[in-house]
Amino acid sequence: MQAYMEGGQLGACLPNFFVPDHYAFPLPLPLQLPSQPSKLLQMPFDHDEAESHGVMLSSDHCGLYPLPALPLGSSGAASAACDGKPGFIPTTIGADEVCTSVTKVCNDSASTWWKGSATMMAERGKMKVRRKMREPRFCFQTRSDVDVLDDGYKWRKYGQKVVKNSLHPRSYFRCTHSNCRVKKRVERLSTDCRMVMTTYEGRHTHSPCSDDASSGDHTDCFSSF
DNA sequence: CGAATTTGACCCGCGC
DNA sequence: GCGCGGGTCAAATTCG
Repeated sequence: MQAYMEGGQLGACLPNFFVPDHYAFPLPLPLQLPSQPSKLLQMPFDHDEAESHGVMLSSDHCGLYPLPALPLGSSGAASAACDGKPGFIPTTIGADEVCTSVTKVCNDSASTWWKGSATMMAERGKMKVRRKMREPRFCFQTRSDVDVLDDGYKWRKYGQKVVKNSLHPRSYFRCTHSNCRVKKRVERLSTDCRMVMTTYEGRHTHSPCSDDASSGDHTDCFSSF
């Protein structure tokens, strides 16, 4: 059920990285970790699967761990995933927290979210209109000294909020590219301030080259995300 | 001076 | 129905 990656970019960097078969490839989104330049995070991201699955990766000194795909809105599956893969849980985070996070990712896909800002501006002061959330999203955690990982895209921070049961504020970012509504949330784990949880939502409609020419080597991978 | 960030307020969903 | 919590807006502020 799991494929062990060997060779290639990821295999070379993360020899202990296991990926479920259906996440296998393409692996479109490598993330460069500023604090760990020798490591690359690959984002398993199948477009069909993404519509109904949350993906969670964890990276610490022990390696990078992807969470098996979970059925939409299935908290039970999330729990099962945690129960079934005790090894997945990093020592720096509690099992309950991980399961909660994954479940939320899945459930959010079935909830709603705000329309674009233009529409919202027009609707503001009256009744706001929402549409079904269908943006694919996934989250991963990594050990990093910096909150914002350099993934090749340019982000603008649009909010920050202290969330309950967390010692650290959660930051909200939006891709600065026009017509690209990808968002990401970044927060440090209260259980380990060195661990950063990053959640991406949506797909980029452009390549990172348009924002940052220095990451052009990953154009094809990024544009497929 | 324009772009980016900060931050308080607002809105909605959800649980009780 | 009410309160809480998460997500977003937008004015104010800071930065380059």
